[in-house]
Amino acid sequence: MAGGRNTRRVGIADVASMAGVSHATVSRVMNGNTTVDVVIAARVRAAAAELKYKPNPVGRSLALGKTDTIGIVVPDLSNPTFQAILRGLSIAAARDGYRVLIADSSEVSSEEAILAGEARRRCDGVVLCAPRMSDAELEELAPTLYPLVLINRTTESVPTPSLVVDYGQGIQELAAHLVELGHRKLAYLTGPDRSASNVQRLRGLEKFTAEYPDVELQFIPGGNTFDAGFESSDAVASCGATGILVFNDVAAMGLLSGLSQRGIRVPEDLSLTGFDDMPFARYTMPPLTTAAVPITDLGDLAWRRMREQIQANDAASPTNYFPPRIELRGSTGPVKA
Amino acid sequence: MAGGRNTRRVGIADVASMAGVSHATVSRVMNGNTTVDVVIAARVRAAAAELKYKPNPVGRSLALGKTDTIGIVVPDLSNPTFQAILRGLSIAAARDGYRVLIADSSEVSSEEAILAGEARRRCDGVVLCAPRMSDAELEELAPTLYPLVLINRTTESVPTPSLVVDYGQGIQELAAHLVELGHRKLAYLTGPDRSASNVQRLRGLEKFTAEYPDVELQFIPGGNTFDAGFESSDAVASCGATGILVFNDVAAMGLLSGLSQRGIRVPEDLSLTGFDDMPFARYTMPPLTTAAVPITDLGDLAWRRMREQIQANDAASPTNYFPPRIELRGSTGPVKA
DNA sequence: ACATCAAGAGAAACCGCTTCCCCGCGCAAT
DNA sequence: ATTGCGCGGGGAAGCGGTTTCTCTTGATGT
Repeated sequence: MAGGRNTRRVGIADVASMAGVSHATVSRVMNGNTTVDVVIAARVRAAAAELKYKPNPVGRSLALGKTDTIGIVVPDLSNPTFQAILRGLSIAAARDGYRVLIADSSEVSSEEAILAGEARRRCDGVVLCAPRMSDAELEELAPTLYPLVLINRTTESVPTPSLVVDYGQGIQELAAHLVELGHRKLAYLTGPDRSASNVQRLRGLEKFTAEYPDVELQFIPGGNTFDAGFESSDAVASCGATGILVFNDVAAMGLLSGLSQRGIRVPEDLSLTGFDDMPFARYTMPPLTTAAVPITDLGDLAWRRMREQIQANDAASPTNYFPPRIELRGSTGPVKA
Repeated sequence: MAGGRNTRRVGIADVASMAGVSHATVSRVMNGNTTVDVVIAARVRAAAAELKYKPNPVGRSLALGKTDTIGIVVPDLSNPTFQAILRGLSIAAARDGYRVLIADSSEVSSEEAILAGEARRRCDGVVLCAPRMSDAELEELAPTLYPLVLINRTTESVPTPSLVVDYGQGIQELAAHLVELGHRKLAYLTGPDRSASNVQRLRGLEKFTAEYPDVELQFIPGGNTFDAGFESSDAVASCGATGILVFNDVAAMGLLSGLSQRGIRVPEDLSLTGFDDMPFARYTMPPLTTAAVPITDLGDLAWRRMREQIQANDAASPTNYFPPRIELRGSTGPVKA
């Protein structure tokens, strides 16, 4: 009653009968098929406009075998990294008339495969962020997901486009920056043990120590939260290092706060680097030297790789490594004389 | 070739022929219809398992007239508020087996109606965040979207469940808090002119001045960005007010930074409040007194309202007002003697 | 032993759209 | 005038399921 809620949606048949043509012709007109007489086409369009007819996407999808939708599986939507990827992906896909269906696995890795499969069945392709999934499971899953783009993962046996941020490279450059400033005693405030990106940073630091054998590097257990950084400030203050590489910006901000409470000045007494270049990294006091990961671009490129596969049916694009861009700011400075 | 990419997806017909039954029977089994002989059902299930058959959701959707998907239209995915709503919505919907399709209107209000309409056609319902859309357009659009939940908007003529954050109430409480601390000269650093939530704050402040006629309140043009807050610091410093209500946390952080550069101490010289309680509000120096909006809950409730409509076909749930919760922190203090 | 009935499974219609196939018609060529 | 051809549009067959309808079959009651 209120607003005509019960009036059945208008379908192609309604337009057809109003325009006095077959529904096949309506379909042709709606799809811009030029083999329709212009006067009839105009009549159909008029009828469609009058009835406010819009083709039912589900019917179209079934007939065409495509949904114009891609899925993205993320482990945690509250993580800014995935938010940015989602955003880049969504905007890029929208430009080409595609929509994005989201699936949040809530960090439950056993859900990831199921969600990805479900998403794939509803969508024309899947972007998969599954940091916790085992390599074996990923290898097995990948072929069934075919139009697939991986984020921060790669597959051995199956050629799948993959976008990985080179965390190792980033942390190496940050460490090298500290060395340039004269620091010879460094410390790395680690991230979560099980985090793949923490492992990559550790590998990068291995390379770093190989390159700079005279630089001392110690490891201090940390975390990926503000509080973890804050609580590490004692350990950091007493470790003797003058240059601190922190797992990420959030923890670095916590550490910054803890150090300032202890009267330790940054960068006069201690130099500090973060990682991620989150929006507020430039607004801390002092502003955080960090490694910027162009994650929105990453979402954008994820779509481009997806589109290549959907359009060309060609999966042969290689892994893209994203080198972070070092942002030099106020939290690092020359070592104290 | 690699991985059997060209093998057509297995359909209900494949299972049917493998199990030696009609596809109708397969459908019955897949949907748990009990009118199927147990031994046949077992045979069908075995065949389905062996072929790894999963019903095609598009076919199901067409037949059932439902997609088990809801859409959400947001003006800007990079806004933490909408990210939180999206997250709450997505998780709540997932618990009931529903997925979420996102549509980012990129702040283009003319897109909002189109995106909402498109989303509605693909989904069983739409959650609409359209702060910029005109009331008239919203009233016209709402009935066509029927299972619809509005965020921070209401409709007059159409009864539509609506979740609105009571920004006016929040800013009133913050202002009252400043008055309690002895402040008699307040200033409101405004948000974007066209923003509906800014207007609501202004209305709240009107009520406030009516209640506290002896308190002076002036308005300073601001914005919703860090830089806008930063650049307002001169105007704020010279305005004579001792208590500053800032449009939101981001701008407040910018202002905080600008004031500190000018040697103005918070809260000793000036008290400052934000709005939103974003994750870092508690970590600024000093920590920001602000109004917390339970936005993830809001996403959760949005789903509940949506489910009510989908299940019961009942739209009669009223508008829910969310009163913000005031977080007293270090950025506000007694007025200087 | 025959009629009645319920259970179970297949045939077919349907959801809304796209597209292939084919036919009728008008025009040009012979 | 007849044939050939191309164009435009209608009919119908899918796409992959669900569900109604109908028919078969075996069991039950008398």
